[in-house]
Amino acid sequence: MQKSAIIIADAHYLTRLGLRHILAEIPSCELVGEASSEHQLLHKLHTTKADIVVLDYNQPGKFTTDTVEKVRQISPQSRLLIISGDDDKKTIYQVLESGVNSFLSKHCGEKEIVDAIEATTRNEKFYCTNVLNHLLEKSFPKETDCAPTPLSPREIDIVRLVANGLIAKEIAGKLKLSTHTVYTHRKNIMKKLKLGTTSELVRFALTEGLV
Amino acid sequence: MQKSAIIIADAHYLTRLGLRHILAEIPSCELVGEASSEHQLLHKLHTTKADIVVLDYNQPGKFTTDTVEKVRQISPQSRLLIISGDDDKKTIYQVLESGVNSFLSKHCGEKEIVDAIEATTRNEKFYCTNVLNHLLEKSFPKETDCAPTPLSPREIDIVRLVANGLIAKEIAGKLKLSTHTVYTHRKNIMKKLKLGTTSELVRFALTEGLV
DNA sequence: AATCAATTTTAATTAAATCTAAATAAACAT
DNA sequence: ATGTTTATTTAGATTTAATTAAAATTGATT
Repeated sequence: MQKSAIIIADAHYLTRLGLRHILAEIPSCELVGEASSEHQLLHKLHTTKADIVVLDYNQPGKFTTDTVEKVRQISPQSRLLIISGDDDKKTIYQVLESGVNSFLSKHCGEKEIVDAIEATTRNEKFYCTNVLNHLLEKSFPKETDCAPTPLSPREIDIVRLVANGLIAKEIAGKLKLSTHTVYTHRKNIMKKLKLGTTSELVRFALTEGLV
Repeated sequence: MQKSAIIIADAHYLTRLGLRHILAEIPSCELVGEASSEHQLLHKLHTTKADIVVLDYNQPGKFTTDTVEKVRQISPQSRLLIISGDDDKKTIYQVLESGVNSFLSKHCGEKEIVDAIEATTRNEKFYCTNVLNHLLEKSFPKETDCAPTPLSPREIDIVRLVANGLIAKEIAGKLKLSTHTVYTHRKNIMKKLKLGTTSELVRFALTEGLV
């Protein structure tokens, strides 16, 4: 079995040292280079084939947010495993959107790091717990459980149809009601939700996941 | 060190057998029970303390989408590792939103399964590659770069304001235009985008990221 | 039996949207 | 340089949608 060639790109010597020892314990991996700056890394990639680049993210002056893109251009076959010192939302979303294979924060323990490297060698994705928590928060923002919607079932029907682009007359036709009924429902809905316009109603429906 | 007590809840005997053998290889884990239906599982949870429940998801007649909630009520300290046979978007989003610890699909290989179990014992989260791909798609939808919008700058102004809940008269005031001008823009926008109602316009603005 | 919330309707009114038509200015091509 | 297109702006007459206020009906709850 072919070993995976790995390049470590991290601005901190201590971090590189730590990674070096972890990699030494993984039989399927072989460290083929180290770099402490973007310039060094890009140069190394021109001379050495890498299956995985373990990349420090956004060390000012060393690695920037563009490094990911540059690596991809020079060495499209290399998978990227990001280890980020920052674990704020903004950084995490940036990294995730850049489409890297795996993503750890520097707070991860050895087990997660090893798992991440091994998953990446198998061309799988691996995100550490911390990253997953942020990702979930973005995908499934906490609902304000206390009062989901004060709307009645019928009113929810109306909201749905309005948000789907139907006007009152069409809704009346579909639901076999008078258009007046529809308008009354709308009025009550607007009052309950303290909304002023149809647009706000549509936005409510969309953000509330009613459509 | 205390071993993690694990209950396997899966409708398929073969799956349980497979899991049993994987668990036997993990020193930090101890299988303390099996269940092939929700009823059996809930009963088992009343008599046996479980650190982790490995749960098959949505086997009709055996486990339902409510099972997660019921497990949580009976045994709040148990972590949940879902292994789902379905890996369609809808199922995945449902499961993720239910806030489980870890999530595999039945297509995962042994390594991912072992990693997931070990991560879960450490109270970390683990989602398999397949699940991550869907999650990313939801969080960072691909932009349709090809034809961003055929709208003129002024028209985009109008769309924005409409989507923000302003009616034509207010927009006219804000932009120091005649309301007629606003209506004309709206009409042209509707024509360009082939939309029929205000609601559809708002949805366009929201999905296009104009607001 | 009384009350409340949800659902439904009417009639009269008001506000918003549409249609038709057209003027102006800037950008573009022949 | 002139004609053409596109974006922007406006007006008047018309149509349509939305709002308001008042009330009847149903079903559930107390």
